Amino acid sequence: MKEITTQQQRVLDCIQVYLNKTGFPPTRADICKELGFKSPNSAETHLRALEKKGFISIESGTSRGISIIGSSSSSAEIHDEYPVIGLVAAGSPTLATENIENKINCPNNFFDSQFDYFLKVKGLSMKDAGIMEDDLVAVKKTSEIKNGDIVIARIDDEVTIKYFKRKSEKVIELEAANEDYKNIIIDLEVEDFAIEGKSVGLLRKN
Amino acid sequence: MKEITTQQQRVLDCIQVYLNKTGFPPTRADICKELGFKSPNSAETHLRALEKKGFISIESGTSRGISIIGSSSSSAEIHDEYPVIGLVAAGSPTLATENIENKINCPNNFFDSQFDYFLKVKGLSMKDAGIMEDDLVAVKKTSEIKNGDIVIARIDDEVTIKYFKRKSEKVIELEAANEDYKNIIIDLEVEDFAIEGKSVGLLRKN
DNA sequence: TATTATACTGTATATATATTCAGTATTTAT
DNA sequence: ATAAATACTGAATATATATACAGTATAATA
Repeated sequence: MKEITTQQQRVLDCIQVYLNKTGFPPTRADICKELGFKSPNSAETHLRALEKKGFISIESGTSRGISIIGSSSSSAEIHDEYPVIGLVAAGSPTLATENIENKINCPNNFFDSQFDYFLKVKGLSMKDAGIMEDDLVAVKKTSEIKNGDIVIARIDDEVTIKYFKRKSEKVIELEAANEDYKNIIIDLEVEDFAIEGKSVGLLRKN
Repeated sequence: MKEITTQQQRVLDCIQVYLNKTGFPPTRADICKELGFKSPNSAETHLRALEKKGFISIESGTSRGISIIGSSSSSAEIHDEYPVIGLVAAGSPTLATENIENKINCPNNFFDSQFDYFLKVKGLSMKDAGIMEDDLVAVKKTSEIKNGDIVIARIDDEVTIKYFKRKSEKVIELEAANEDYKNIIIDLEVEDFAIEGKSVGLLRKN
C-alpha cells in the first residue's frame, strides 16, 4: 500500500461518507459536486490513482462500481443479529418468534465456530463449568456431538444444558457441573430425547 | 412494517448478498440474473413492493440507488476493535502494544457499560463467580468502584482480578471467589496499589 | 363478483454514468 | 533536463441503467 496524497485522501473520505449517508457509492459527478471539481475527469483520475495504490477497487463499465478495500462491509467479517432464547419449557420449537427475548448484534465469526442463537441459562446446574444464571450460551444447532461437549438437550418437554457422555449405543448420560445436581441417564429406546445443539461460547453481561 | 412475501424476501436477500460481495447495490438486471428473471420489470416491481412495505429505500433516477433500511452499516450501532490483553506481570502499562495478544471486533454497546479492553484471565481465583481460565473479561478503565464489583487491581507489579470490598478509609480487601485462594488485605498507606478498572462483562470461546 | 396484490415476459427509451481524448500547469523523481 | 506523477478544465460519447408501457396469469381480498 503506497502512500496517499491529501487530495486522494479527500476523495477516499468522500466515498466513505457518501456510502455511510446513502448506502451506495458515489458517481464521478457526485464526487465532483462534493469536492468542488468541475470535470468528471478530476474524479476519474483520482479514482484510478486510488485503485493503482490499492485503496479501492473499480468494477469496469459498472455504475457506482467502487468498493473500498479493507472496509468492514466488504470484508469477510459480517455482522448478524442473533436471537436470545429463554430456556423454553413445553417443547415448543426454540426459534419460534414468541420465544425470542431480544436480539444481539455481533460478528458471525465471533466464536470459533458458527452458531445459531443465544440461550439464556436458568439455574446453576453448570456452575463448575463457569456457566451461571442468566449467562448467554452461544448455541450451534448440530447433532455432531463429542463426549465432554456441553449440549443443549430436550428430554420429553424439558430443555436442559449439560455435559454429554455416551455410555453405550443406546444410553447417554447428561452430566451436571454442580454437586447439588444429579446426572441424568437416558435410555434412547425408552425416552423422548433430542439434542438441540451444543455450546460454542458464552457471553455474560453484568 | 407489513409482511413480506417469499419472492420479495428472495429479492431482499439478493440485494444484501450482492452488497456483501461487491460493496455496492445491484441493478435491476443484476437481480434478474441472480434470481433467474427474464425481464428487468420483474425486479422493478418487487423493488417497488419492498419500498412500499418499508424494507428498502430507492433513490429515484439513480443507478443502484437501493439501500436496505435498518441495515447495520447505516445504523447507530458502531462496531469497534477491542484489544485482548494477557494478565500482565511486571507492572507494564496494560495497553502497551507489546501486550496486545489480538483484537476482537464487537459492537461498542455490546455490554451494558462501555469498556476499554478484554483481559485474558489466568488462574481460577474467580471460579465461583463463573470466571474460568482463558475467559475474556471486558474491562472498563475507571476508579468508580462499589463494594462487590469485580475489579482488576495492581499490587506492586502483579495484576489480579478479585471482588472489591472496602474495609475502612485506608484498608481494602480483595476477595477471591475460590476456597483455595486466600483474600488479600491491602493497607493503602503501605502498599503500592492501583485499580486498573472493573469487569463489565465476560466472553468465553470454546 | 370485481378489485387489488402478486408475479411474471417483452419491448422501448430517456438519461445517468463511465470513460476516452485534448489541453494546461505544477511538482516530484531520475 | 526529461520523464512521470499529480491536479485539474472541458467536451464528447458509448453504454449501463432506471423506468414506463403493453400484456398474461394467479391468488387474495372486499
